[in-house]
Amino acid sequence: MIEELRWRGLLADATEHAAAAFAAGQVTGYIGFDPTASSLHVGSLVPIMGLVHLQRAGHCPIALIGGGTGLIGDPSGKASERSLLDRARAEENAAGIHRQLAHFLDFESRTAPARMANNLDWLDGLRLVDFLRDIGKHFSVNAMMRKESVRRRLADEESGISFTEFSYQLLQAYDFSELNRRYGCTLQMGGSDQWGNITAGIDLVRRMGGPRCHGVVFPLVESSSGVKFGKTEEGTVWLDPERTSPYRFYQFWLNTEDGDVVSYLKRFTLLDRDAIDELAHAVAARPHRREAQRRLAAEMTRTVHGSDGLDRAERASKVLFGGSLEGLGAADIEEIFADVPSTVVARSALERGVELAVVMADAGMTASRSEARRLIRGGGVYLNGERVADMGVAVGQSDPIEDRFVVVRIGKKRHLVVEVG
RNA sequence: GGUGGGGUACCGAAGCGGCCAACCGGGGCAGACUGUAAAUCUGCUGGCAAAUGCCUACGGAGGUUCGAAUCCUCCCCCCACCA
Repeated sequence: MIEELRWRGLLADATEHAAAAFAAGQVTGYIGFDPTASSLHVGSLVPIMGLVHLQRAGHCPIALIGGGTGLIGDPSGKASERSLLDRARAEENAAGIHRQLAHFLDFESRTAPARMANNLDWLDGLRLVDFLRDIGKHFSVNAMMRKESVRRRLADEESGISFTEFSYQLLQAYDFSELNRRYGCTLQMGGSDQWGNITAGIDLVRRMGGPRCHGVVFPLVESSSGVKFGKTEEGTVWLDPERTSPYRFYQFWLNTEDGDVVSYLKRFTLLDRDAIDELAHAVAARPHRREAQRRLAAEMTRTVHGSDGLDRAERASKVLFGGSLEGLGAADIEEIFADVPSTVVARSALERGVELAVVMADAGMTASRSEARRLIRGGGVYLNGERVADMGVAVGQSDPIEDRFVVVRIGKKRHLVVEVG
């Protein structure tokens, strides 16, 4: 298990006896997920894969939804106080996250089933006096203040830290002890920024007379050009097809730069060493083919959106990036219609002519008409594959392909399909 | 509590009565080059309209002035030193 994580670049640190524990028998381990949104995004993939590898190694993964702690907010890595989440929202979000995790984890396995837990189950009815007496007494405020995440906030007079956030590490440690009590969980994993919280939990379990527990943390993902992972000009890349279409999702991975693609294959796919070595070789030998990127995009899209989603994403990509739109029929465009950002323009409006910039802005392709016009002036906009020269051009009734669709493109890869309605 | 220095667009940072929608750098987007890559070079980077036009914007609220990001008053928030 540890070795697997290591070669995949998923191991930042582990407690001393973690490796021995994996070797000794089946381990139950957990990772916490924030229910701040109803969907996970690609940034959550590292911890998800952590659970996947755990299960593949024959151990039992628990995905803990922070329904209760989500109501509070973790100060780690946050410069300022978070806004609190309301309860109903947190529940909804937890359900959405569960659905997505089911694509990765086997909740039905007889030998090593995955499990979902929600810390709202034990935090919600918690009585303050009991908590202070049973849990609080095991914590030294001196030690808590020495934690990096807390210290930074204390040193920063400007933002400071509220008591609520300060208490977060107690709650997270308490989660660990509850999971230990309920499910015999002896392992917590997480991003490397969680190290302090994880060790706090290990200490708590021990102080309360529980077994020796372990911690494993993953390195944070950064692309080699230093851009934060998982963001595009369209915003966050979500796992939910309603938020990020399978086509966009596929494109996100396909656009991975050469310098990152091998490490992404290791971290995010289950391809074995040989397969990845081969793809690494392909990147070096014939980079223009982008075999590694294609494979990465295919693997990820299939896992998250199924073979069907992958098929559609690949077809759409082929149509839109197939070169000239010349000879492309309305049938081809119709096929990809649902997966690519699209809009409808009334035929009557088209007869009078509609300014292209207006179509783009109204469809949300650009933030404003001015922005669309700027792009046109700068030569970055294409109508049915032809660069548009004049800022004021209108889309007229002669433009639609086979009288049905107009394809607008910004730059190389941002498309909009306009249907005549 | 006292004294001094600050709060400017996504971020950093100039401007200190009109030439300021605001220098410059970063980020972002687009163009060239490519492989729907990286690096590099170029352009753009408040909104509406495209006309040398209008609106919104320089912590907040007022005021002085033909005219304010720039001056004055009050308020809020930071930072430094002193207590």
